[in-house]
Formats: sequence, structure tokens, C-alpha cells
Amino acid sequence: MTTTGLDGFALLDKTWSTVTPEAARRMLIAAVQAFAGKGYHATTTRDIASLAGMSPAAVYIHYRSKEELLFNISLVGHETSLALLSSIEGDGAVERLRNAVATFAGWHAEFHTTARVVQYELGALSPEHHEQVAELRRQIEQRMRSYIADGVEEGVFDVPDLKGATLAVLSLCIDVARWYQPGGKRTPDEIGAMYADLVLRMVRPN
Amino acid sequence: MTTTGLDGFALLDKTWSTVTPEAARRMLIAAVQAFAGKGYHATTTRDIASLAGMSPAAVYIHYRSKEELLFNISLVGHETSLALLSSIEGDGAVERLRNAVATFAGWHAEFHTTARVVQYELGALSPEHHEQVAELRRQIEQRMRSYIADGVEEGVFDVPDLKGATLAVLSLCIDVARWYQPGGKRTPDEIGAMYADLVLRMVRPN
DNA sequence: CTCCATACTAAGCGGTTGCTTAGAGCTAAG
DNA sequence: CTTAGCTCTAAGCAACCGCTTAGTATGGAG
Repeated sequence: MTTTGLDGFALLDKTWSTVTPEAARRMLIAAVQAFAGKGYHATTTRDIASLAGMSPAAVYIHYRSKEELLFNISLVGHETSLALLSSIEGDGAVERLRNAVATFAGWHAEFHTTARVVQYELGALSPEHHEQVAELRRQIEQRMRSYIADGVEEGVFDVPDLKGATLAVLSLCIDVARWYQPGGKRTPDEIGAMYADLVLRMVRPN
Repeated sequence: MTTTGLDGFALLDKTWSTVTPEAARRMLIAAVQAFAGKGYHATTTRDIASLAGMSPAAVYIHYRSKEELLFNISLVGHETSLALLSSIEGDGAVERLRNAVATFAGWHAEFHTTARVVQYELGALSPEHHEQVAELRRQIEQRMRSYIADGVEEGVFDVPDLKGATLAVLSLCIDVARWYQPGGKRTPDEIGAMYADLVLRMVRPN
């Protein structure tokens, strides 16, 4: 058996299931693990290659540069979380916001390895790639804002500052990726439920 | 005149006013700016030296290594924010929590350059230095938890999960350092006030 | 004046970095 | 069988990294 250094969790991260060929996917997953663990700049192409069980030069068969690896991770990661936020269902604004926060915060816990790279390594992208990702981030913000605005229109939320509240809710969910630890006593679903509760308390009328 | 690359804001950051001699302080401030802008690993000792207006070797007159620069920043930064949280006053638990959140969130906005290094570069510390900083972080968490617990005892807060709520409040404040931009339309004080409002809404009884 | 400590610089060392080159092994079409 | 194309590796290159060494300038004590 070949030792690749990729643990079962990472291989099961459905975020990357559409990436082909297999060697390119293996390399991406290795990069996600390395970037999440030590940060983009502290990770060498040799780290990535050896995690993927290949030689350093093999990286460049599938990707033009180390930055392109990061860009692929960032792009797919943002698209995944935007798709997740866009597919929220629920009866009424309260249930929709509850589901949105539970899903978004839960994703940042369950896929915290991917989420860390997605949320905290943006600064290492080239200006062109950064702008592409920034557009996706604007769409994510707009989605979350519309879930809150719906409740205000329905009269079930009391929110003095819509933009500020949206910022706070997104910030709360995103920061889960920073502090979450797999061994902790809360499961990702429990974190999602707790955060949904806290957010609904924040926007409920007196 | 010598060009040091240190802008007025950084030189006025009162966080570093006690660091002497002056050249060591100038070097620390340069390191804060560089680490905050590009991250610890992407910053070279030559970057720091040229920001401080000195030669690369001058770094090692005042600090043993690049990591010791980071440790000094992290230590002083954590001590400063712990001191800030410890000096909160106010009549009753509601006003004390309001002041605590406004102060803590406001600090992460006003001194976001320092705060970014303090909050997001922990992973680059040596294990020994990391443990020293972790102890300060536990004290910060305990402080914030006690402000919330006081309100529960007084009967003015409704908090089903004290540990979870503390985590969320700290997370909200800390993440300000990630998204805050000096040119934005909200001042640090306004952010502090808005966040204090949101947190009080989160913990108020029905 | 001499002497010594302090704060700094010019130059550079060994090691590591992202990435390239040259070529090997394999598959499959003609 | 030949050959083209794809995936991969061994080896290595130029640049850059953190840090050190050797030496200079300055200033205060005796």
C-alpha cells in the first residue's frame, strides 16, 4: 500500500468529489490539509507532494503554480458554501434564517479544514484571482442579508441596522472555522443549532 | 530625514509605548505592520528591517529571532487586551457586559493591525511561547464568561448555554480584526456600540 | 588621550524555496 | 512493431531565506 498521508476524513470531504483526474484531486486535498495546518506561505510544494504521495515535480503536471492550487481550493470552497446558502428552505423567515445559520455555521465546523483555507488565506491570492473570489463573497453576503430582510418585512424580526446585523451573523459563522476542534464536545450540527438559536435571539422583537 | 516606512498611526499605537529602547520599539512596530499585512511566514527579516529603516542584521541586536519578535507582539497584545477587559466598570451586569463588549470589539477595530497578528498568527509561535499565550487567552475567556454569568445570577440575562454564549461573544469581537477596514463607514466606537447592542439582545430574557 | 561597551552595517554562509529540465514508464492508436 | 502522448520522477537551478561574522562609528569613563 502507498502511504499518502491523507486521512480518511479528507478523502471523504465531498467538496472535492468533482475534481478530476484522481491525481489532481489527491493533490488538491493534500494542499487543503497542508494550507489549513500551517498556512499557505509556510507550506512548501514538497509538503504537498509528499502528502499526496508523489514527487515535487508532479504538482506542476496538474497545476501551473502553488498559487493556482490555492485559487482552485478557494474557488470551489466559495462556490460550495454559496450553493449551500442558496438552497435554504423553510416555512417563513424565522425558519429560513434558522436553517441558513445552522447550515452555514455547521459547514464551517464540519469542513473546518477546507473552511480555514477558504476564509483565512485569501490574502495570498493574486489580485485577479482575489477579485473573482470577492465577487462570490458579495453574493454570499447578499444571500444572508436577504434572509434577515425577509423577516423584517414580515414583521417577525426587529433589526435596527440590517447591514451591521448581516455582517455580525456572517462573522459569527465564519469564525467557527478558526476555533472549532474535531475533538471538542460539540458536534458540527450542535454548533449549527446553537448558533441559529443565538442569532434568532439577536433579531427577535421585544 | 530618514524614511522608515512606519506611518503615523502605527507610531501612535499606544500598545507599544513601554517598549524600549526606541530602536527595539521601532523594529517591533515594523514587524507588527509587516506581519499584519502579509502574515508571519510571508514576511522576511529584510522586510522588517527596511520598514524600520535599518539593516537586516540590526534585527538581531534586539531580538534573538524572528519568532521572538512575534512572541513579543503576541504577549504584549494579549496582556493589553486582558488588562482592558479586566478594568471594565459599570452599574449592574447589563452595563458591565455592554462596556466589556464595546471595549473589546472596539479595540479589535481601532488596533486591528496589532489584533490581526495577535489573533491570527498564534500558530507560528514555538510550543513554549504558544502555551504562555494560551494561558492569557484562558484568562480573557474567564473574564468575559464572568460578565455574562453575573447577569444570569442577577436574573437579568437568559443564557441556556453559558460556555457556548461566551464563545460566541468572544468570537464575534475577535473576528472584527479580520473584516475591519479603516476607510469603512463605521468608526471603532460605533462598531463597539453596535456589537454591545447585538450581544445584549442575544442574552436578554423573553 | 586610551579603553571599552554599545549600536549599528556590509558581506555572506548554509540551507530551502518555487519551479524547470530531461528523460523514463506506460497506454493505445495506426 | 512503431510512435505519439500522457503522467510521472530524479536532478538541479537561480533566487531567497533566517541568521552570523567581521568590522566600523560613537560616546562615556578613567
